[in-house]
Amino acid sequence: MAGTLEQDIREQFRRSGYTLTSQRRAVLEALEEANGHPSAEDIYLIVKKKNPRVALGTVYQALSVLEEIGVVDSKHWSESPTRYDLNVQPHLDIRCARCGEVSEIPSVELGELEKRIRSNTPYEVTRTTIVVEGLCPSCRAVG
Amino acid sequence: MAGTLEQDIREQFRRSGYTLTSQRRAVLEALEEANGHPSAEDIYLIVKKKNPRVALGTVYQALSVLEEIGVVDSKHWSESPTRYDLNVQPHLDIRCARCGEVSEIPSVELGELEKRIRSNTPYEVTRTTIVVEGLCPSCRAVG
DNA sequence: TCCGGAATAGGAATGGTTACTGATCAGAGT
DNA sequence: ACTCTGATCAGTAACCATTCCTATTCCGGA
Repeated sequence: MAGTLEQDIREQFRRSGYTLTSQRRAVLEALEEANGHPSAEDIYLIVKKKNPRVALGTVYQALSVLEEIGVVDSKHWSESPTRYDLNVQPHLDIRCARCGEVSEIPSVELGELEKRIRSNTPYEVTRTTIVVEGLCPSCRAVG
Repeated sequence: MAGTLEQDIREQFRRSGYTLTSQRRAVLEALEEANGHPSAEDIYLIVKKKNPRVALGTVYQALSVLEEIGVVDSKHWSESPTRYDLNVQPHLDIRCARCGEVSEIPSVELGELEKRIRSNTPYEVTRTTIVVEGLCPSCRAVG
């Protein structure tokens, strides 16, 4: 199972010219292990458990390479660090303004929007990110 | 003209319990003067021209109050400071990844999207921000 | 095996934003 | 107008996510 993923990713690395080092592999594994939407720091802490010598900077660099070759996606909410995600398909994520938990919003079609944006601006659109904030059910219950 | 605006804003302040101080008024005037999407620093520099004693922290605090009472809106693109806007209606802004210029994208209907989001998440949605990046016409010509 | 460029560890630096503190201000009530 | 009290402010230090820097290590190809 992970083998299939590995094949694809190896291929992406080969095509891009970047090398698939042990640190970069470890970052990918950490992204799988931290099911959810970890920050660079979260990933760093997970990677550190197996390799205590990794540097936080290396995690950032690895993430930026992984994002560049299209293997991971990132989203940034203000007031909290950037979150990373193995799901690179366009999709919506919502972050709880109280506890910080991020989760996915399913079933919202976005293709239309991107198209409408492109036809209403003279800019060459390179990226559209939708950042949703709210209160998760349990925080809503509290208060 | 500015008078009418003033009335509305005075009203918003009265209702909220915050006081309309000279610094907060100056921040509003700076937002008008900096036609576009200034950062806190941009606003600070404009305000400073008339009142050299203002502190940057005061500008941040004023902006957060103005945003809270619904008089200004803010958007955050990663890799650049938060931009502020007197246009508080939901709308799209695009930022040039090369020169940083921000401009508005007109004629894209968003009401539908917000509705679809609300009906697909158990969260109580408080904010939906769409952040678009691209290359502006002149930067596109250069590169 | 050896070489050269890419990647890494470790730590310092950066930049936007917030926090802190004593001084100042606004405006409700006299 | 005067006073009082809490809100606001100036100035500055602190914070934190992220990037930058440099010497060392690693990796893949000749």
